Amino acid sequence: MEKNNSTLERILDEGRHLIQKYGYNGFSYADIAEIIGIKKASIHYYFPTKQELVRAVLQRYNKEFLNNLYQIDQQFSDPLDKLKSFFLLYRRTLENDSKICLCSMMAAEISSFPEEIRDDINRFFLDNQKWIEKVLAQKNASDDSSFSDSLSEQSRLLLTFVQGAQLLVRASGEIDQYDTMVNNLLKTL
Amino acid sequence: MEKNNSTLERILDEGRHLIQKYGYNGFSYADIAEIIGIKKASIHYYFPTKQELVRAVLQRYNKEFLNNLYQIDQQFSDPLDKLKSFFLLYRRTLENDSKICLCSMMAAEISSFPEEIRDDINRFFLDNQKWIEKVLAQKNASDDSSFSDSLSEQSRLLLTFVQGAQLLVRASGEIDQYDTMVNNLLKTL
DNA sequence: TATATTCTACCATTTAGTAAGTAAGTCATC
DNA sequence: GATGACTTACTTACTAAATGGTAGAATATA
Repeated sequence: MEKNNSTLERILDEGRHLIQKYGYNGFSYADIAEIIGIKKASIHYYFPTKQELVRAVLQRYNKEFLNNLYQIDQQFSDPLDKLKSFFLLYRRTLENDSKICLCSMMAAEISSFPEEIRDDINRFFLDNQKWIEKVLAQKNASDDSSFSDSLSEQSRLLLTFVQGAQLLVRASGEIDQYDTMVNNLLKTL
Repeated sequence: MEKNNSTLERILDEGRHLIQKYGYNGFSYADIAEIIGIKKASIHYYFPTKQELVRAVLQRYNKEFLNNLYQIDQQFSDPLDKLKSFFLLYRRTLENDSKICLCSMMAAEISSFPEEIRDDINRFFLDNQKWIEKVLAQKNASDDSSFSDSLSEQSRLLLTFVQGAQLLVRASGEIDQYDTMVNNLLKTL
């Protein structure tokens, strides 16, 4: 998945991992430098300030995530399969050293960021919701079940669920809970 | 609600607010000192280390929250009213300077804490879930609707929802979303 | 007087960030 | 094909401020 080619890409990768694990206020340039074996100043060469770094990390993440959703669309035609893959996407983050979605973490820390970064975070959630909504529309079309809630509201509920599930699983440390909750949620659809 | 009596209580109150807004890694002793108009060293007099402080804040919060749930039980008899008050409890946190639940924030930052603090965080969620489960049991008893999901699983879904909703509302900055989502959720019960 | 509380003054370390230098590569020109 | 100008990618060495934390003096309060 991650090639860790250039120094720049390694900085972005490790920066992302550290934020997902410890948060924006919980990591330093020194942490990244030590992990990838370069000097602090080399990171400043690519990203003069910490906020510039985190913004690059964020935009890269959003792009990659959208690409993942696109891949799911390509791979599956059944809406339910798409939703399952969506939840699996979030599960993989939890599996991997018990991290959480970058934007979940940054949403919690949002008071530490300027408006441009806040906008990027919010856009991530909007894009997620829009994608879910599209899948639900596809599902409703091929289905006989119709919902009273608008698709927009229903997709927001699903997104809300997956965001909250991450926090609970992180608190308990038991990833099996995630599977159980996802299964219970899918039953209600 | 908060009397801000003694110095110790003011330290705990402001510590809590700062964590809810910026996270454990996002505030310092100097911040608290400046806000309540004392010197850093005075905080160390009460709480020698930052982790001791945050642990005291956490345990106080958990106790207060349980007390809030107890108050709800006293005030309402209808299970649905109880649930609405539960969601209102979380809403009040969002209203107040757009903070989130202390344990939501600390769950995100959980990798920064030793096991004893992690346990306290997890216990908060378990207590929440248990309370919801009790309310759902009461609701099912007085109701004709029966659910296929176990009450345990269903209560976890509700808790998951309210945790995720906080993150989304924080990202968008629009608290009305919270009300809409809660209403949509209550419709499904 | 004794005890609890708060302060001044410090410490070592870490923080984000800067300045200046260096080694290696690119590239046009003679 | 060698020379010099410029660029890229990094390092060493530093700074000022902030961090959590401590020792001991000063001040209340009982």
